[in-house]
Amino acid sequence: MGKGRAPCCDKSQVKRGPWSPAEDLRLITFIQKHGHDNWRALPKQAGLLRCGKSCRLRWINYLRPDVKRGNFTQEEEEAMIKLHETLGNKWSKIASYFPGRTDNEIKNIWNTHLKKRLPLAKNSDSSGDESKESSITYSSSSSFSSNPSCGKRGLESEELGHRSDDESVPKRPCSNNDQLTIVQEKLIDHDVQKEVTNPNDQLIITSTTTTTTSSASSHASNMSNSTNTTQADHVSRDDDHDQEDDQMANNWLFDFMGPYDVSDILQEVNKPDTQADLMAPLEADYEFWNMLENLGTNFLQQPNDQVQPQSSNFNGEGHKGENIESWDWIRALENELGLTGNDNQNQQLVLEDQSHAMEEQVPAEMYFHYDVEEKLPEESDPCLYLY
DNA sequence: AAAACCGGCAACCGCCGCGCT
DNA sequence: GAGCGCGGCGGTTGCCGGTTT
Repeated sequence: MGKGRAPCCDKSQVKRGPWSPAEDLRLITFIQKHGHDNWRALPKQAGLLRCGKSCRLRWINYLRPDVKRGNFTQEEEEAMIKLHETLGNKWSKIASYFPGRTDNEIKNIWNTHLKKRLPLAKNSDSSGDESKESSITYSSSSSFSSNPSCGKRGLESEELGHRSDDESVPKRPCSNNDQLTIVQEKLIDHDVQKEVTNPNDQLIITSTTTTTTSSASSHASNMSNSTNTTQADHVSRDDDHDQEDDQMANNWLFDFMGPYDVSDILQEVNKPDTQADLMAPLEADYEFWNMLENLGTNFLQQPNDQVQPQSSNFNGEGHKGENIESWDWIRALENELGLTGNDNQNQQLVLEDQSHAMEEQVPAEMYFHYDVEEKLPEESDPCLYLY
C-alpha cells in the first residue's frame, strides 16, 4: 500500500459534523494558551472529541485570528483568475497571495463563482445566454458579498440556531449599521460597566453604556441586572496600577461582546448535551475569560512598536507583547460575533480609531483588500441572529 | 403554501511530501 | 535507506438556506 497508513484517528471515537460554539470556544481557548504544536494531540489536550485534522481545519479555515471572510472584491477575483491561470489548482499557493483568505475559501469561490465565469468569458461572444449569466457574475459577488455572516455559515453561532439540540436559544437580529455603531461606541465610549462571573459560573454582564443606539442598548437588555459584581472576585490581580485600564478593557471587551450573550454562551456550553461533545466540562473557565481580559487590555494598549501581524502562526502562548495579534483576534471574534458591518467598515475603524497604528505596522498589501470601496448594498443590510 | 431545485460553503476524506528516528 | 508520523493539500460530500415553480 505504498504510503498507506492508519487513519489519523478512530472515526468512531470522534465527533464529526458542524462545530458547536462550545467546541469553538474550547479550541480557541486552548490554542490561545498553548498554541498548536501538535494537532494530533491537541484534541485530547483541549478536551475535544475531535480529530486533530478537524481541529486544524476548523482553526485554519474559520477560527484563526487573521482569517478574512466574505466579500471577495473584483480585484481579488481577477487576481485569483490570473493566479489560477499560472498556478492551477494550487489553492494554498493562490491563497498565499490573499492575506487572510484560506485555501478552502479560495477553492470554494473558484468552484462556485469563478469557474463558471471562465468559459463564459471565453465564449461570451458566442452565446447570448452565457453573456447574460456572465453579466450577473459580478453582481454575484454581491451574492456572497451579501455578508456571509448573514449566510448560514457566516457565523458559527448561527449553528446554535440550527443545531437541533437547542432551538430555544434566543436570537437577536442585528443590523450592520447597528453593529458598526456598537463598535464605534466601544471605541469612543468606555463608560461601560461591567462584567464578572458569579459563583455559579454564569457570567453576568451589566451594561450602563450611555449611548442609546437601539441594538447597542438592547444588547444588554437581557443581561442579568445583577450589579456591583466586583471583578476582584474572580479576576484576581497582583498589580493594581493598571486596573483601571484593565477594567476599561474588560468593559470594552465584554460590552463589545454584548450581543453575544455570554451567559447564554456558558449556558449553552455547559448544557449536558453540549458537554457531550466535549471530553471535559468547560469549568468555570475563568482562564478563558481572563484570556479575553488580557486580550482586551492588550488591545487598548496598542503600542506603536508592534510586530506586524502578518504571521498566520498565531502562537497562543503569548499574548503579551503580541497585541496586534490580539487585536486581530478580537477583530476576528468581532467578526464572528457579527459585531461588524463588514471588513471595510471594521478596517476603517481600526485605522481611524487606533491612531493609525496598524497602518504603520502592517504592510500596505496586507490590507489592500480592505481598501476597496466595495460596500454592502443598502438593501442588503443583513440581519444577524445572535444568541 | 408546499415541494422541488439550486447555490454556497463548512467539513470530511484520502493522498502526498517532509522530517524524524 | 526504510518506516513512521504529522501537517498540508486538493477533491468531494452533505447540509442548509434561498429561490423558483
